[in-house]
Amino acid sequence: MTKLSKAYTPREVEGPIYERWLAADVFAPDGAGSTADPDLPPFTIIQPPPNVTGSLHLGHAQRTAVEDLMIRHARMLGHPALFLPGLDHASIAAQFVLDGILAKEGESRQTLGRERYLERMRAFSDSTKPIILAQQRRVGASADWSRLRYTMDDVSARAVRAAFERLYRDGLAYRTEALINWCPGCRTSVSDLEVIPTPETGTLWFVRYHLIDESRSAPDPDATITVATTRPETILGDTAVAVHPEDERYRDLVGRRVRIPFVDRDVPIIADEVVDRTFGTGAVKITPAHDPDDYATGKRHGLPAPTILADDATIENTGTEFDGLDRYEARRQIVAALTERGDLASERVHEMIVGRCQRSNDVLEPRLKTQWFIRTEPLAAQALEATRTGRTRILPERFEKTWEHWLTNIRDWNVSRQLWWGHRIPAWYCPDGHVTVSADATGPTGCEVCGRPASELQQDADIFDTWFSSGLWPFSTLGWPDPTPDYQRYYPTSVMETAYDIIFFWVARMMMLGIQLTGTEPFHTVYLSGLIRDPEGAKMSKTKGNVIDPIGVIDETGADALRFALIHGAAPGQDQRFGTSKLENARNFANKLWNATRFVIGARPVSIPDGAERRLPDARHVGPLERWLASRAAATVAAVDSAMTDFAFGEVTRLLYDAIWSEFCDWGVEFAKVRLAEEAGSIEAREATWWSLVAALDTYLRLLHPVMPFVTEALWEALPHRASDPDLLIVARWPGAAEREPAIEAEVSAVIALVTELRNARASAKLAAGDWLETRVFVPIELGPTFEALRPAVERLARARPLERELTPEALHASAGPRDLSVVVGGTDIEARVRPAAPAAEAADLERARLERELAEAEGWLAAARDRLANDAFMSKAPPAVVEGARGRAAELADQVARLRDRLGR
RNA sequence: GGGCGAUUGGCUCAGUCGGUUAGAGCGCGCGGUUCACAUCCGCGAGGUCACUGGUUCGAAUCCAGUAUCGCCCACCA
Repeated sequence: MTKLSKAYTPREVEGPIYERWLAADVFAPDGAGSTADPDLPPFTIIQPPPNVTGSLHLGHAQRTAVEDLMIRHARMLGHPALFLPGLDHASIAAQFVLDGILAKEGESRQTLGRERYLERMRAFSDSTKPIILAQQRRVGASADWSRLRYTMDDVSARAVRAAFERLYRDGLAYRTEALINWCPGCRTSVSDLEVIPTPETGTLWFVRYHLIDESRSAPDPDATITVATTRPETILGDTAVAVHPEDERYRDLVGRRVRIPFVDRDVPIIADEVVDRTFGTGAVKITPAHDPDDYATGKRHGLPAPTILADDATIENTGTEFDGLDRYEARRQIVAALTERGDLASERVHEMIVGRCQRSNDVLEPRLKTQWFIRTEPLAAQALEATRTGRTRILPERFEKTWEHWLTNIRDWNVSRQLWWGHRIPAWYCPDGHVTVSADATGPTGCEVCGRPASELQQDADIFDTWFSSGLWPFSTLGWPDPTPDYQRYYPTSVMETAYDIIFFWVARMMMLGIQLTGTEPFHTVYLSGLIRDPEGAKMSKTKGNVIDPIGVIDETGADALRFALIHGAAPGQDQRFGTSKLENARNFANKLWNATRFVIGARPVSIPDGAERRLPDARHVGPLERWLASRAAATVAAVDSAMTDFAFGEVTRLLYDAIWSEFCDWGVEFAKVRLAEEAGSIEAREATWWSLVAALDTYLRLLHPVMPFVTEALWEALPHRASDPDLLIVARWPGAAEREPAIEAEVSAVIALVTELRNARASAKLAAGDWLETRVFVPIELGPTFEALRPAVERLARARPLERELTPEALHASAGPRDLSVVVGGTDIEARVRPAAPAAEAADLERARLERELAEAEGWLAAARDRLANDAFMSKAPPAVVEGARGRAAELADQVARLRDRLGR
């Protein structure tokens, strides 16, 4: 037993405790300090790796708290619990951040070149990694740091190469030219998921294209067809004009040709079903290289697809004066030029949706590129099967619909990125264009098609989408593709906890790749967290300036309070507003727990030596209070177990908050104070009371440990332990189920209600707080022993002394004076008399008014209860238990009404 | 255009396999310096559970529709 400081100061508590956990080596399931039962199945959580470039925000803190909660719970249950931490290199996000830093120094990706840029990135990420890891420790993550992984480490690199090679061999990775989303700012392609559809007000321009007079092979100055476009610059890439096959207006024009302005290209008018006759003029220009619809149309009609936009979104390859201009400048000039020519028929404001880059917010351009794709359909089918059969469960369940929809309509995944920071695609091309994919770290020995030596092969310059390596995370971290001991023991993992906003980016890809590559679902349960929002409900973001730094919060109120607050409001898939009041409440709770424990420790009877081994309360000396404490603790264990099973972590905190504060502290400790007083009872009885408090507190500390690990560890250390207990709570055992005593719980509840009613009466009668009441009470015989045992506590808590007991209700009534206060409790009948010195008359009037209100209320309920019992339909159709309950309720109300009437002299 | 979620006292949220009188924290009012805690203790006020209709003996809870707010998905120039 150690001494606790008077004031609760989380800062002084938390740091040293984390160090002790580390020193004791308790985080690793196979660590020196582990108490795991090797025969139990392992419980594994692979942490969603935070990006190296960002610092921890509240969302991370919440997720870490939830993951750590599950891990600590599993660990206390004796499972070998692996919480594997990691970091993500975050390819595009990291480059975006670094590019910003470089820009301030007047440098850029281009000026540095690939090698120096990557060096710079490594140095940068090396500087941020320790910060992020330290932040996680501050939150209290009991992660196995010896197994720390990084999506850019060698283990991950190996898995990436192996995964890609297998997918390639299985025909699930292929290289092709296709229309992709190009970000001119990031200078790379991005996947469909990274396109943010953004509503914008633009312009719809109507442009006249001149029909070709085939007799002269020249455009007809008077015969035109008008097309509508929002991107006039793409005119330079047009290779057709399309109309609907059944559009009467244009029927005669199909098959004729028009001249594309500026490039002076003569292109056909084609008929195609994609055209919406009602939009614009019903005629649409076709730019196959820069629009998805047009690309498909071009394919169907065998149209050429000239690319007219360079990587930086300037115009190129058109042979016009616009080459070299930025896309928007070109647009402006083209509109001007068309106006000048008289070919701009009209223009109008147009509401539209443009795709912007998730990272840079640039407007994306569809472009043709040769890229690697993952064939997703077969993979998605397997992922769907896993959730449909329940082998993997998604929480909350409603996300399964979203999941179904997305995976059913999935398109192939473009994994090539024209970036530098990431895993280079392990594909080599020989001068003849043959492709060789190799998982070998040193590359292939030669072209696998024609045998040319490695020296003549050129590796693909692109890297993988960062989510490709993330998609391998649950098994790459464990050593896959090798059958390592960790992989064999801890895979598949137990729970994947992450925020719902990356269900497609990440969860779906882990499922698809995991099942394909390892033959099994990578996790049994997907727990989707909600987002943390600011007090107004807005998403936290740096630009809005409403971001809360979790470390600042921890400095201020402690990691325990932060964790409690975050978990308290956590329901799967449900966003949570977060402000200071929740935090303060959590901090107050920690403080309450601290002080309650201090009280218990300080209340140790002198007959028990300091440092005594923990004993069970002596059964011969336990009374109702002691049995109540044990029973309520048992009830809480059961309720918490049930909530844990349901992943209802917010419910766990609510249960413990109520049990500890509203029951244990408010009543248990208060009753115990009296029982522990020197003058009350025997030494043995006092000891039994104290050991009961210790036992209940011990249970609560264990139950609360996964939520508030630091303070519970510190407090638990200060309590007496059993010889079989380990030194640290983190590796102590979760409380087992214990027997409850419903009768005792009910009896003590009645006594508690009695105290409450007495306080009630004195408050509404405006008695001075310090005044003692002379009180008489009738207590039913069966409640007698419990009442007698707690009588001194009742006297103290209600300031009612002497508290005299009458043997019958009649005697009680007979002894009451006309101006006495009266209290009516469910199963007891109590009267109280104010000491003569108090302003009895006024108090009695106030009290009488209170009783009148109470009577009116009770009569109302009674009438309702009787109506129900008089209802034949209810009596015949409601289940017997409900009818029985209603009967009991009515009887109780009738009794209460009778007693109230009696007291009011009616 | 499709899908999903939210709507409960001033604020933030619990609570739904339908079942006694819908709970908590914050805030608010009144009262408290008894040796765990003023980061506290006691007492209290405050809710037609968004609206309409339905199912049922019984609806915050189930069904249908409406409204407001929010999110996700979606190739229309």
